[in-house]
Amino acid sequence: MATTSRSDQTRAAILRAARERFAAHGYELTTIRAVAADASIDPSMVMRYFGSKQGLFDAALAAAQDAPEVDLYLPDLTAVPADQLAETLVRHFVQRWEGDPVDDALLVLLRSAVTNEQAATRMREIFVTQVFPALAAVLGPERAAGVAGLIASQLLGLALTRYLLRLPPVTALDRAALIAAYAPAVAAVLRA
Amino acid sequence: MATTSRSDQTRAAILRAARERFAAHGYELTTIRAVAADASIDPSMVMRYFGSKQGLFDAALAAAQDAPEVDLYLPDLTAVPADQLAETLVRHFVQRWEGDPVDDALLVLLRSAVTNEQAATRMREIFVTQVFPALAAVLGPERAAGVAGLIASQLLGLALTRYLLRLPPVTALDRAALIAAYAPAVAAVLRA
DNA sequence: TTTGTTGGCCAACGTCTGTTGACTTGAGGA
DNA sequence: TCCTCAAGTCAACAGACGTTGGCCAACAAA
Repeated sequence: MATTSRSDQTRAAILRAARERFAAHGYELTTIRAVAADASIDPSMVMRYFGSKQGLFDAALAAAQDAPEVDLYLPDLTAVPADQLAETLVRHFVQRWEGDPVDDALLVLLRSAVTNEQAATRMREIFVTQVFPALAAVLGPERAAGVAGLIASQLLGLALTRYLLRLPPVTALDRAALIAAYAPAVAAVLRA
Repeated sequence: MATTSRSDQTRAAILRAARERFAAHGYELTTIRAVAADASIDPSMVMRYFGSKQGLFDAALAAAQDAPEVDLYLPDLTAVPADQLAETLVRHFVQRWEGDPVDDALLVLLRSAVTNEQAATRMREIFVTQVFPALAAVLGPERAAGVAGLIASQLLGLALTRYLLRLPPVTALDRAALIAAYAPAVAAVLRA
């Protein structure tokens, strides 16, 4: 536990501003100048701390991932009864997006992955190293292989329409209704 | 049917180049200079023809929508038996993305809507004026109101993971397998 | 008190962006 | 044949971008 030196504080301020900007506008529309202004610092300091814009983006993503890795994107599913698997998945996913504090790592990543190939690559990595293994642990690797991608499609589709595009009929549902309505669809894929 | 004058030809060349660029890279990363180069024309001509970059984007979207409006985003569903509704929806959607010629209007729109608020607004308009009515015609307005948003989540999630993020397990499925695996999930939402 | 290091600011670079206006070309009607 | 007007080129603008390097102030070690 190092004492938070002065540089650590501004470093953290830059990171916080960067996460907000990247989450709200994506990689390309986020400028180092704007991040620096949010952090009340000179743009050149951002370069000193993070090397480049891409370095800042990487750091902003990594900063949200310093929690224990296990239940990062999916919780431990082996303890969940099979008939509650789908609902658990949807609930966990929605809580990640709407929890307190809201975890903006996925928002950062998704908003940028659509137009930035590096971010898309990182998203694929997360799928392979985290989402797929969690499902494989409970479904077995061969069933998970056929199913995990379609689960991801459904959950990311939810995120896309509810948090990025903000389609009115999707944002209108409260959390409980959303989970109740969407879980059967996820369950249908799990049965395949 | 006016004779295709010289200006119509270059106008069409610009539009074609613009659609490809917008579809591949989204609004912000597409530059007028690059579009002009693809069309072998001076950048200033793009401005003469379309007024501004936003005007070019609007025209690129509208150009893909001059087909008869009825089955633009969804076909006529009233003739489809209830038990084939889900599969029809998924098949139609996948064919729109992978047909010959591939219809890049949705790709243009989706890639940009994630970071560009004007594109997102247009996407919401399309949902309200085209996707929702098609479902309401067969489900009735009150059931469609609760269901259409979740259908959109599922189908757009498919497009997101298969065509934009290119998640390997989703791109690996061939068209028939994809439709067969995903239709039950859509059916589950329709039953709600 | 001097010295070295750290955190920070300022000014500028080269490049790219959307956009504008003036100039040139070429074909078709009078 | 000349004239006109549309189609197209060229050069430049003002601003924003990522990035760089030099300079300054404060503070701790010597």
